[in-house]
Amino acid sequence: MSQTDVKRLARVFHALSNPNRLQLFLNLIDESRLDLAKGRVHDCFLAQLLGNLNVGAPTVSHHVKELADAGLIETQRDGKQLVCSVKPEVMDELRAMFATAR
Amino acid sequence: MSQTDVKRLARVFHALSNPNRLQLFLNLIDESRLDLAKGRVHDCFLAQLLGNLNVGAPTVSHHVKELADAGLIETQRDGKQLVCSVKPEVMDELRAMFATAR
DNA sequence: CCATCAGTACGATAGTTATCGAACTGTGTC
DNA sequence: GACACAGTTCGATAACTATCGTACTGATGG
Repeated sequence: MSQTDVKRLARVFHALSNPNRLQLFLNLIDESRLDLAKGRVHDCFLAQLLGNLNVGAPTVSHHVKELADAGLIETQRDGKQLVCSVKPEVMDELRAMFATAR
Repeated sequence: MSQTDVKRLARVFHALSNPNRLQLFLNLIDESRLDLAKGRVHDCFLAQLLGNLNVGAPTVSHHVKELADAGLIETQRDGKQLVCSVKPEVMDELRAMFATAR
């Protein structure tokens, strides 16, 4: 694995290394699954992802950007709201990494 | 997933969030695979794991402890050397997490 | 016993980050 | 236009961390 890849992967893990940010991401995954079960594309805006997290709006905004920068999620505006979705490519990569490891 | 689990998982990801530490871990995984192929238990001491990493011994020692604290690896002394091995349980957990995610 | 070798403990430092409050931007509604 | 709403930007601060040099410990070989 190239050094650049290692650095990129480290950024991904870094994005998941904060409890609140990880919870945010897990919430998004859950929403994603839920929506898939319903057979439609998910649209979860921030207030939804926040859930029972005890942090303010600026912090959430910061965390979302961090996840996006790491390439874990994608965001796009829909009117007033921000729509978040998991990026499948990175998930595949992570799955591969842990699949091959004993 | 319980809040405690989220915090523990975050610690795991934190342990992988530093490029040098991640490289160290990847080296260990590779060694592990190599040794499995040879049909014997692996014994990779620190100097081996270090590889082409450009950090001093104290830093490596610190990183190894960090990985161990996170529950990713196990260490044990063998004479002068420190033997490191990947902990399968955490790997399973991580695999599960990314397997279910779309 | 002495030297050497693998790793550790300690203290310092420079850099990073999580979180906040306050002020701001853009979008929809009346 | 005026207001509310969802999210952002900014600046500050307290906490954390990666890395280093130096000094130490414990095991091995002569």
